[in-house]
Amino acid sequence: MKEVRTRFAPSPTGYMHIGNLRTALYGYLYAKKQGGKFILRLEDTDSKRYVEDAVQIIYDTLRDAGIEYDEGPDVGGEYGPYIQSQRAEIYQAYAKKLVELGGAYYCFCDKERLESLKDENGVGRYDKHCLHLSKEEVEAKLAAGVPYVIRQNIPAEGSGTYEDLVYGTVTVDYKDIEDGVLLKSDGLPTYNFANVIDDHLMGITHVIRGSEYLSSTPKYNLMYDAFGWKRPAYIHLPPIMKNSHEKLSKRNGDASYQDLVAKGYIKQAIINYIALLGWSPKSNQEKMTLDELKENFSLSGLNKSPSIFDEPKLRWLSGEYIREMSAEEFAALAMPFLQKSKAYGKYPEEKLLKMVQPRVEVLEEIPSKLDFLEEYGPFDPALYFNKKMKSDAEIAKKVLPAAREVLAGLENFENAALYEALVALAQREGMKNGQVLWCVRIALTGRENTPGGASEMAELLGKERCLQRIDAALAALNG
RNA sequence: GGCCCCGUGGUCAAGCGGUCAAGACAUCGCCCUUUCACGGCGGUAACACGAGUUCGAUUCUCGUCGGGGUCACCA
Repeated sequence: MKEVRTRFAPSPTGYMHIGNLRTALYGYLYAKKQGGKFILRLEDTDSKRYVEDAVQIIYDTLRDAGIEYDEGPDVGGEYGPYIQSQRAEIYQAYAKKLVELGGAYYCFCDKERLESLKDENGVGRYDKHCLHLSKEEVEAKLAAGVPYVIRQNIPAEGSGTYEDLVYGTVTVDYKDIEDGVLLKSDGLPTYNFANVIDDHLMGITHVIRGSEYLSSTPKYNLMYDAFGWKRPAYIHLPPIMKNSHEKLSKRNGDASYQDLVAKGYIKQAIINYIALLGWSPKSNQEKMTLDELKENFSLSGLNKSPSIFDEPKLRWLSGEYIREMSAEEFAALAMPFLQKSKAYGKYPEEKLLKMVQPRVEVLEEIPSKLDFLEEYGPFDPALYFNKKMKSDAEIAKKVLPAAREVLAGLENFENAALYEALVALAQREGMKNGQVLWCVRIALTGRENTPGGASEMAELLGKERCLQRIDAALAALNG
């Protein structure tokens, strides 16, 4: 059997959208699963839409996400060039050949005539006017330098059918397809033409793309047939939606891959999550590395209905990845975010990191989880109240002075020692552990919730700050 | 509007004629616990609707409704 070759063919018009990335991912996964090749090709035939950094963003995103292409503009390959704007002569030659084969024809109609074909709603189809030009007339106009395009000659009757690997049999009547432009007057091909020529020339066996091409695929097949080429297998993918009726798009300000990374979602989690949008593994295991995805990917798991991008689930997955990281891995990723916290530089880094690792799902949450350390100030004494701990402000008044004494006399200011000392205090006073622990933690932080208990907070703050804060808390209570 | 496609809980998503209709996220409750988080356990929650076909339909067919896509010298 022939080697599987898939391709990702983005148009460099801006950022990498989640949907595009998923298309690339599936193409990559499928090729790798089959032991084949994955190719990157740039479809930049629309000079008007070209965006400067877009090409670099495509390279960077793919690389960053771990999606490696075997052939492409910046890595080479034997089917290059992989940038369509550099293949103009190729398309022109094939366009002429298609004209000879009867699959296309020259069209000299000007904009006005084309406009006149449309009704008041701007809807109207080309009427094959130039198809009926004689060979001599065409030669004459060509020789006279009349601007032209080459149009595909769609049969007036009949229909085209193909088997999509996810959608099944798709049929479209030829009468519903227009004689589209294949070669523009600027000499560059339209997508409709370039993708067919390139996919064939580059040996693409499986075309994986968005479902927006579902109903235009029959016209591509017409070209494959006219040239006598083997049609590729088609795998159309349902869109990723923002909600039930809007597609996810950068234009609407929806998150792109780089936006998500910037927020601190773990890359593997993003890839893992988007793999799950529209595809489901045979097993119930959802958390998978890229390698595991490669191993488990199969077309039969592809879904044909649109899926909505659900950030909460991405968050969860991201959190799963964070929790399983080593302290070193986490530190490397978390540092830029930690530096944005008010607590940065004022407390031991490792302690801060250790405290936060099991409590964040997205790295950008780090500052807000730690800032409170530097925001200590007057607080509502009602915080001392906790039903389950059987604690309140009155208890605090009794606990705090004693706790201060204990802390002040403590040599070893480490979590375990602190905990032991505080619990011993509770015993001595005939109180519940929680009464002491709760009051101390509140006095130390002024917060109902903190990323650690009383002893952990005390260790982090250090003896000096602990004593200061307890004094302040006591003063407020008695004042 | 024509044509193409889609329709299982709030979301993702198994299912492929006979199931008490999986699982995950979210949500709610309980447990664990020095608060929170983590972790453990459990609950609420779905086959869009209507006709067929069939002994039997979430699964097959048709229609309705709903949604998406496409009708460019954009991809």
